[in-house]
Amino acid sequence: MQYWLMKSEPDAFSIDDLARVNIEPWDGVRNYQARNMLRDQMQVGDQVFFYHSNCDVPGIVGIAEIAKAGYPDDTACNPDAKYYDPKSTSENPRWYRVDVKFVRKLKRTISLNELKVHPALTEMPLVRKGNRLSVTPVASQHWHDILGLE
DNA sequence: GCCAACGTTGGC
DNA sequence: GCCAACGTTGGC
Repeated sequence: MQYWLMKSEPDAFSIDDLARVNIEPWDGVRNYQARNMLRDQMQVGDQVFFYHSNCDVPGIVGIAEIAKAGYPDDTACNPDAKYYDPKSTSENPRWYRVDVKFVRKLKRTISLNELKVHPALTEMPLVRKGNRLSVTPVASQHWHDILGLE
């Protein structure tokens, strides 16, 4: 089993939204590196840190798990969809998504600032400068270190 | 294949 | 709202 971190802007889709719907298709990812992880690596049962970005206190706010492994993101084929991509077709899909299932909220937000100053977490992609990937792998040691902060 | 221009992400 | 850091696009 692997661990991941997925970013979401709480104004668009928050951990409370996930708690309400329980399972959410994680579509709209239009970055090849992230796509490759969605398509090739994520497996049912993998654990996910749910991260709030672009908000007052960016940080990890909850835990989710992969409920369905990578499958084509057909919102790319819909001309009315926000992330429409005319180069993606249902016969030859360019973009993929997974389904994410709510597990629980953390007791408190573990802020980006805390993660940055934690000596054991300096190698985390998330805290490295300029990282913009919306999906990143989390080393199992890091996963447990972070949960220890809760 | 290079690289300037442009768009996006996301912390601050 | 600003801007640094990237990724993508397209002319050449």
